[in-house]
Amino acid sequence: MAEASASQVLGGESLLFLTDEQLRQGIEAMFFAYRGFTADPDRILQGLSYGRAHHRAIHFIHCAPGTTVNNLLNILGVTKQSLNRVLRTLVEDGLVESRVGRADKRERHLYLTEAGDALEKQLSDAQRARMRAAYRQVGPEAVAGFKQVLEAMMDPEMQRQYQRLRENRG
Amino acid sequence: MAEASASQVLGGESLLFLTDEQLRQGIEAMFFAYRGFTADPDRILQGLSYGRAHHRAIHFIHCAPGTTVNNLLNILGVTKQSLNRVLRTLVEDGLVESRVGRADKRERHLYLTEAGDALEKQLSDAQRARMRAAYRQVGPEAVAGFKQVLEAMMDPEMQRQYQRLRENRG
DNA sequence: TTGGAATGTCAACAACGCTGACTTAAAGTG
DNA sequence: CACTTTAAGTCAGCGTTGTTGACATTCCAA
Repeated sequence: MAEASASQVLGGESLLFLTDEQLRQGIEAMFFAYRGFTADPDRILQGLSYGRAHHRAIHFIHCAPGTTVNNLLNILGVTKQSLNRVLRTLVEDGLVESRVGRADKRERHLYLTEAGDALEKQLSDAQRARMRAAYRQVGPEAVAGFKQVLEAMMDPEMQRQYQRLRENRG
Repeated sequence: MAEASASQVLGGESLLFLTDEQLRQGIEAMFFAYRGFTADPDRILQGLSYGRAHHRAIHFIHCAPGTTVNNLLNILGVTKQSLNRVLRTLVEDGLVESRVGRADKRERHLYLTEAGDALEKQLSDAQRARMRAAYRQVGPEAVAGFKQVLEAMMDPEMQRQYQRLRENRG
């Protein structure tokens, strides 16, 4: 049914990019690119007994200092038990500080310590370096398209999270 | 040092897209988009006692029927022990057939059975549906940029794998 | 003030990466 | 033919990171 559903021309505008084969290429591109995307941080983390989950937690705590565990849960999309394990090791190792909420004592507000900030910088520098190289190679128009497609691929809820993070900065 | 390294203008061409903040946005977009990218297949696989590893194996066996274990290893970038665990269950469950090589009897050539093809179709239909929706929403120029950036983000070796897969088809 | 909702923690389990050591079979090479 | 290399598979064990279930604490509203 969908085998060649889009290799036709509609209103003079080519829809070749909607061919099943083209879609398959996009899928594989995502797979291989994501591997590259995580490769550099993974290299740094291996040996520190940390993994991607720690990286993600550190990243978003850095972006939103003082965020609560629950808030982080929504952003990361994992169970609180899973996140808690990661947070516990980060707190034990002195990379993250967890302060009891002032208004609501049930909440814990999360902050990076100096050491946490240093690791965050190391990780994001590596990841940004790859990103920057790719961006530079393809130019601004391609980057704009890249972001448009990624945003359109997100679940609506994640799209909201993403936009909220963007608004909370420049 | 890199804090605002690219917010300047170079030769009249804006490099705003290379700002650290812009790069950070791209990183988060990749994170959220990849979640969406895998969400639909994950939903289908959960309950089948299969996971993403099975999906990936099925995908690439479908794309290159008769591929050897070693070849698949290179594409997937995992250890043979890890892949073997997945392949064994797929063969046991009758989704994948493993035939001894005709020319080189050490090799095993992998094929999807009818049941395997059916699952592959179910999984890739779901994934392509999301991809198609995103593509349609943003248009061909954005899609072209999307692919350019993804390709530039890959490790050189993965880039070669990706291009080889593309050549082996239309 | 008491019961329910929200927040976070601990324990145990499953999926899926990894390493290391080993076997089997077949191919290639002196 | 003997020797080495290669492809594949297996077993044992471990680490990260997801899951669910049970539980403690705190807040709030009936």
